[in-house]
This record gives sequence, structure tokens and C-alpha cells, in this order.
Amino acid sequence: MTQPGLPPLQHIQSLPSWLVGRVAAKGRGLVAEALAEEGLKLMQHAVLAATAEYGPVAQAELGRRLEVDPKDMVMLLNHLQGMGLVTRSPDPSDRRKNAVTVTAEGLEVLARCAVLAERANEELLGVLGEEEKAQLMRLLGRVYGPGAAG
Amino acid sequence: MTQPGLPPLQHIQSLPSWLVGRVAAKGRGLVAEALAEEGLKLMQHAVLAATAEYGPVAQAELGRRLEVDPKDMVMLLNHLQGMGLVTRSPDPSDRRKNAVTVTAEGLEVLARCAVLAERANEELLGVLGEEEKAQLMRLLGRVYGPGAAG
DNA sequence: CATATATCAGCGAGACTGACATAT
DNA sequence: CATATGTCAGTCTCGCTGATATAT
Repeated sequence: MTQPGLPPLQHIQSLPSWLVGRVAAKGRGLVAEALAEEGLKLMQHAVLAATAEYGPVAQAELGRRLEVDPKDMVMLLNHLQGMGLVTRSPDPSDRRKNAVTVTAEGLEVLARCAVLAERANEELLGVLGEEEKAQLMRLLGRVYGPGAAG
Repeated sequence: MTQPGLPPLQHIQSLPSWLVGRVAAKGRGLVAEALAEEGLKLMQHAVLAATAEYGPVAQAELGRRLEVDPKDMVMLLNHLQGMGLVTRSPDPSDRRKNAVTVTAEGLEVLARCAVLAERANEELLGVLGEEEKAQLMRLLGRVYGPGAAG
């Protein structure tokens, strides 16, 4: 199997990792374009949504939930805070932590982004039927492992 | 639907684009780790494989096949050429073009990488049965659009 | 002239690293 | 002391932009 001279790969394009990468790139592009309408980058939106969902939450915890490096959370939150979408205040129960909270304006932006992001995803998966979309999500969820599914 | 105050997104983690992005990142990591054994980056490997498959081929054509910017092909091929895996020679029929060709050593490296990449993909999709893998590829292929399927 | 190819220089986003201060 | 958190500075890859030279 490691003999040289064999037809090597057919093409890398038949590798699942390649195909899933292309689909991910397409999806990222569509969502990024949609969110630009609200002036948000992909990661900024993810952080904003996670902050809204997990209530007042520490930066490191946000990083763990989204698999974002805690060091990168600093600049992400600086930007969101500068836009007035979140606030940072010291956590009285553990003064090492910043309690991050969504503002009212943050919730408004988020509601609009939800529509935009869903529309982008419908465009991404438009060729699939509802049942197929659900199946794709199920399969991807199992591949990903950690609790994420349809 | 754009009313503020609504539960915003459940979580972005339920968006297909997010899930497919996470799976892609996992796959990229696994394959990158595997290919590092042969000293190749992901894109270098893709270019090498495409060069082997499409015979002597112009740089711009490689870029089109792999959706890689032609400007980035320069450095990618510089590296592959420096490793002795491909050669660049002027195309007599159109002297604007470089005819890129795999070397014998390139084919050997590629054969070993094929094994490594396949192993990484089996690790990625390990939780799925054969039938499910095929189904996932079918669905992703349809979402991606351009000719790519299992 | 316009077009295509290849090269070079640079930017920005994402995912990292190391070093450091502070609080537990 | 070790650990966790947050901040700052810098690196690297990847996907782009612009400008340039050459060939068609």
C-alpha cells in the first residue's frame, strides 16, 4: 500500500475532510456576508450569542463554550463592548473574573442577526429537503462528538 | 420576528454552518497532524495531489481546480519545488504558462500521504458506519454543488 | 488594445505562543 | 506555593487585495 508509483489519491477531493472543509468555507462565506449587514464578524456574533444565552458569564467560560482561545476573547469583547453590545463588570464572587452581560442593544442586534444567519443557512442547505437537512445535522453532530445536534 | 427581547438563537451551535465549521476544523487538525509526518502542509499536499492527477498543468489551472488563489500558488509551488516534489518548466505551446509536473519523489511522498490522510479521515468519521459515511458524503456533495461526491 | 499568466508585497481574520499581573 | 483569570505582544496559516512584468 505504500508502494510508489500507484495512482495516489484519485483526488483529495474525495476525502471527507476536504469536502467538509469546502462546505464549511462556503457556509462561512455566506454567514459572514449576512452578518456584515449588522457590522459583526463571525466570531463576534458567536461570542455575542453565547453571552446572551449563558447570561452573565466569565470570559474564560465563553472561550470554553465556543472553543475560542481566552486570549482572543479579550479583543473580541473589546470590540463588542466598544459597540455597546456587551458590558464587562467585576464578578463579586470571584474577583479574578469579568462578568460579561448583553446590553439591550446587543439583544436587538442579535435578534436581527438570527434572521440573517438563518437565511444564510437556508441558502447553504437550500438543495436539501427538510428531512435531509436533519439527517446531515445528525451525522455531523455525531462526528463532532461534544453535545451539538439538531 | 425582528422584535427585540426574544430568545435570540437558542445557540449558534445549532446552526448548520457552525456545526460544519467545527467538524471541518477537527478534520483539518487530524489531517494536518498526519501530513506533518511527511513535512507537508494541507494546501501543499492538495497541490501536490492535484499536480499528480492532472499531469503537467499550469499554475492557474491548479488554482482553479483547488479553489486556491493563483497568487498563493506561487509560494506553495516554491515550497514543493524546493522539496524536490514538483518541477516547473515553461510551456512551449503558451509561454505565459509554467508546466508543473510531479517528480518521482513527489509520487512516493504522495503515496505515503494517501495512507496517512485516509487514516486521519477514518479517525474523523470513526463513529459512523460505512453506510452513514457514504450518506454524509452524498449530502455534503450536494450542498457543495461542484462535482464532488463519494 | 484587452486578456491571461505568473510574481511580489501587503492586509485581515483565525488559531496559536509566550510573558505578565492579579486573585484564589 | 500552585492554579485560574484576564491582558498584552507577537507568530503563522489562509484567503484575500493591489501593482507589476510578460506573453497572447
